[in-house]
Amino acid sequence: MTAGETNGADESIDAGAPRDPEAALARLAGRHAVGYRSVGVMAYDIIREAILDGTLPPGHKLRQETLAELIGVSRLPVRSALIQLESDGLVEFHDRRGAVVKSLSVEQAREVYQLRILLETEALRQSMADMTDQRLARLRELGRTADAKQEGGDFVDARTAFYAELYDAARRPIQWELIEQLRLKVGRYMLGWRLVGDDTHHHSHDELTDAVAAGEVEPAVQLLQHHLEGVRDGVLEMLEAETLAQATPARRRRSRG
Amino acid sequence: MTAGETNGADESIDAGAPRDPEAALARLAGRHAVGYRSVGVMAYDIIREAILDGTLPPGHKLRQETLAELIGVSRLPVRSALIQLESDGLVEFHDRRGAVVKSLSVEQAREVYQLRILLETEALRQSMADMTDQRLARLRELGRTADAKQEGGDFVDARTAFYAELYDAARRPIQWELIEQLRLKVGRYMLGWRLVGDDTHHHSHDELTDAVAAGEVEPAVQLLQHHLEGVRDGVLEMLEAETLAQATPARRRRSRG
DNA sequence: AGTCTGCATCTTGGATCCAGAAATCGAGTT
DNA sequence: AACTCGATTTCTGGATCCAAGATGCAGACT
Repeated sequence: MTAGETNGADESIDAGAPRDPEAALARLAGRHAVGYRSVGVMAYDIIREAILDGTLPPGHKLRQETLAELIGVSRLPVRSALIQLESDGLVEFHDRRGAVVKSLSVEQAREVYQLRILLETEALRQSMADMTDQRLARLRELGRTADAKQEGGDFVDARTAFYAELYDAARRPIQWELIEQLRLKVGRYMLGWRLVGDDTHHHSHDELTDAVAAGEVEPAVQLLQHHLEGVRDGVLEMLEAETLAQATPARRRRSRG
Repeated sequence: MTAGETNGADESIDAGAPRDPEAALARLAGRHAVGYRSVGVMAYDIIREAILDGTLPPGHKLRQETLAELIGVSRLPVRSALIQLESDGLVEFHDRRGAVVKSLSVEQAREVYQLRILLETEALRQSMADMTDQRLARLRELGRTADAKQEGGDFVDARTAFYAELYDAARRPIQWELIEQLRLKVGRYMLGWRLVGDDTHHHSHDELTDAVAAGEVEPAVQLLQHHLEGVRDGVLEMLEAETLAQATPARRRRSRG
């Protein structure tokens, strides 16, 4: 139990990241410190959350030993976690050169939203065919929560819960799994989405719930589709800006200069 | 080479396996012996192929050490492979009790085909919008190959190549990835599919190519959908029979007559 | 005689250690 | 002074070793 401060945290690593990933990740690791059956899944959760909330930005090199030290485990569970994350499409292994946080191209993002629209509108149609008052009530509650949280770390979680209920995830586990995969790929880029989005979407969940409650399938589907397209446009905009920023040669720190 | 057959707890407990998984897997391992950059991906490929071709039937317990010995590596790459296969949905980890080959329930199979129809008909529509003569020619060739091979190990591979070309996988990598995931889940159950299927499907690929060549979108989509539904019915039938067969074997508890 | 509990054994999960490869840094040469 | 080649260093990937938990059997108790 070597919980606590890591002595090697102040080593001079070339800080190409905007913030300090090390400290933020150590904080994350602290939050996840206890209550896990195996440290492998703990490492998975920590790294995954770090990627999703932007602590580990796309392109960031994931050194196994650093991660292991920060989390407080050996390199082995970190490797397991990275393998899982590779299957999730969040990290990318370069043959013998380690893993990096996968970036999303504009084309990929566009394809993701195209697929999300296809899968989620279908899920909504199917779900509305079996709507119950109970689920509707839960949906109303979750939608209100999702609308309320327009930022913050659990912002994505609230929306996930809403859509899980909306699509009746329990009854279509595989479909929901696919949707989750897709949401995972773009979730990171929705963190600052509010900055470029306008107020149009602020009550979208509640509106959607209204349409669902009214049993109007096609209007609800249209609402959902337009919502997704709006988010897509915001994400694409941000992604293009980010791509341009990445293409711009960053300040190159020479150790001598 | 202590195979560990001393105790009564050896692999003969579940005698439900049709052939001897050990020998077949060893053969597979031999075929994959050389030409891999890392033994981890080799282990992954071997185990994956063994699951897909039925060598390791659903429900089979995957003991890490046995697999490691058969493949000829340590347990570590086997673990990596199993983790990846878990993400692929082919194996299932039971907390501290190891991994087993995941079985597919009838409901899951039904859902898979529902999703495949959704995703693949959409892929076909999109693909036909950008059809070229070159791809059409390749498609014709691949379809003929797929129709020719109605059995054997590369039976699935031939079909995969055909559909990859049909759906223009290169232009929609994520969509194709999802389709591949779904095909993976049911691929195992199509091995003996010809036994229950009739001759209706024998030229389906060529027919489909005809419709695609003619540029008739909706007829082609209908053809594809009906084909998938036909395969689905066959798989469901087989799955139900298998489920019954699995429920039947008398788990002989010590009950005195 | 049946059942419950405790012990032995087996198997997974994790940590430490070792080898191979790649990147980097430096020195030598042109 | 710049380019190239080589050696060092670092990092990944793999193997062996160790601990923890679960399973199964056997013995004792009711």
